[in-house]
Amino acid sequence: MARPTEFDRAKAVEVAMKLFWVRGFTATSLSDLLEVMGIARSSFYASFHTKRDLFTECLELFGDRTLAMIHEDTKSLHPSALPRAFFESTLLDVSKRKATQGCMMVNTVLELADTDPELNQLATQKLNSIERAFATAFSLAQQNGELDTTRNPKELACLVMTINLGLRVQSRQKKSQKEMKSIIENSLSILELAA
Amino acid sequence: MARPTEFDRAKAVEVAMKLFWVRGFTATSLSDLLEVMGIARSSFYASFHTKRDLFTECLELFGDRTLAMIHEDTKSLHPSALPRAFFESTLLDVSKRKATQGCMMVNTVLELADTDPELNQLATQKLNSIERAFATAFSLAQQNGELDTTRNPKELACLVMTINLGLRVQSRQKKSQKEMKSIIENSLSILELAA
DNA sequence: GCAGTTCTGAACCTTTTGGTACAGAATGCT
DNA sequence: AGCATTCTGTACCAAAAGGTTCAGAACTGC
Repeated sequence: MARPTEFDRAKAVEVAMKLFWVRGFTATSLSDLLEVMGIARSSFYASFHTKRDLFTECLELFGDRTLAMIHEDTKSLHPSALPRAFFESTLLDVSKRKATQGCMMVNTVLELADTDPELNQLATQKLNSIERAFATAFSLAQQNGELDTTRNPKELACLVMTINLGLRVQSRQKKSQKEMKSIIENSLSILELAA
Repeated sequence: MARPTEFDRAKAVEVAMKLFWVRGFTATSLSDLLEVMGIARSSFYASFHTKRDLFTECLELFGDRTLAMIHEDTKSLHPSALPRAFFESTLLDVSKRKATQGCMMVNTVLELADTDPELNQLATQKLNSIERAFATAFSLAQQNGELDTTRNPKELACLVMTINLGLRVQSRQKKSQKEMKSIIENSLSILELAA
């Protein structure tokens, strides 16, 4: 029909996500985005409409990808090993750069809590689905007798999430990998999920 | 000698802090500040130099005030009751507005982690002094036999801080006071400091 | 009341922001 | 090859950002 788009849309969203992830929404200017995405201003506008729309897309991508990771782990791991797997794969078994970027949803909640309720809510929803994924896994495990039933699944998932959020904040401070490892170990120990 | 400053400097810093606290650094414009502080542009410049300098001052104030609160509690409370007192007094026994603003240090770390390392470090330092205050209290209590010694004071304080950071993130989401209360209760329970 | 000092308000400046308009180049289909 | 279509780069825009300047008002001490 007509001339096709020259740039790879998926790749462009990918690099945009990385930039939003590390710098946040406001501190990432349109010019910054255009540079890393390697596209012109008008192409950006045609494909992504506004900076905020692109951010939303990136946030969805990040959230869905994280959730998919957990669902994947659910298939192969014992539910009690899920938190450990999640913490280690996102905070330890990654480049130093990635390890200090925190979680894009958490970053968003903290940056935009009172200035953009809509984006805050989107980030919160994504975090809630992650919490639900943990709860579901714990619940099934308790039904199969694979997990002790002293604490109910929802509460347990909520605790895991509280600690997870704490870890994401710490990852954006200058904590070394060694410190992070120790914090994770202690956290799993009080959750009685250290196994 | 000469004409005195018309506005109350302390009061001005106070309202500025409240605004920075809820909106963050970037989202708070100079005009916003001037309006709530009730002063003119040039007076601002004369008294506070730059927006960033004022932010630093507010952050110091917030941090010192939080630390003072904990030191105060240390005098009258059993060390094992410190975390509960801190969580409740800052997250439950306050107006809804204050309860959903999180902690200014945490907000700062998340907003400016990679765009202003200096402010990130300042916020981190303040958080570290709070963690140290907990550690010191726990350590003394263990020496007096008032706290069981299965976990060392520093690790315990670090766990309290991890959960604290998690709670501050949750407070910036739309969690109700009821939810927060439940999360706090469960957190204290796994810390074995529920007493 | 006068002198010296210091604060205040308004006007102004530069830079950067996100977003738009449009001419022309590049493509696919007939 | 020619045509309709759609992408791209340049130039442009208004608004808002943080910061600066300076004339004049207001106060203190004598």
